[in-house]
Amino acid sequence: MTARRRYWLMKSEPDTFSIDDLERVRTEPWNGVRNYQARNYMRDGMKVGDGVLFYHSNTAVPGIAGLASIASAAYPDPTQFDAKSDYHDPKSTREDPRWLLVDVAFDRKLKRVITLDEIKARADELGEDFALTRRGNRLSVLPVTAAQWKLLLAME
DNA sequence: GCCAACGTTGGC
DNA sequence: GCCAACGTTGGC
Repeated sequence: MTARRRYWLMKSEPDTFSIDDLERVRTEPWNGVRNYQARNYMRDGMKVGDGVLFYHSNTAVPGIAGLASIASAAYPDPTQFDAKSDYHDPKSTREDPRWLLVDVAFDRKLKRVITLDEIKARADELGEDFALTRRGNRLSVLPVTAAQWKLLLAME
């Protein structure tokens, strides 16, 4: 029995790493996630080939800018062991790493950015389980249902 | 740059 | 185990 392909939304600040950066490098280790819920999604939920909505956050027009896919299983985020990295975690050990990441591969840019405003306008249809539009949401990696994926991409 | 939301830390 | 202090996220 084959597991159905799952879908995710992953946020990135375009000033740091944008969809154009991903297009250039093709595949990127998604380092720096330091939230347990987001880590658990990467560790327990993601499979190679899963679909990713690439979301630009903390920018003038936040929204979904492109499509990507999961390109690896979860493995330890090397930046947690690097004392010089902003993502260094002195409490994590190589024997028992606290933080994991997955590789994310470029698929395509959207023809246009699907803005957060537009997404909010469809909040009723997306449903209460859509974490992006839930109040106070700060999760940088979150699950998307097949129905939500379809609805969002139909807005392109 | 402001600030609300909220996860994490650490004293007790 | 509680909870105040603190730090970070991310929209605006």
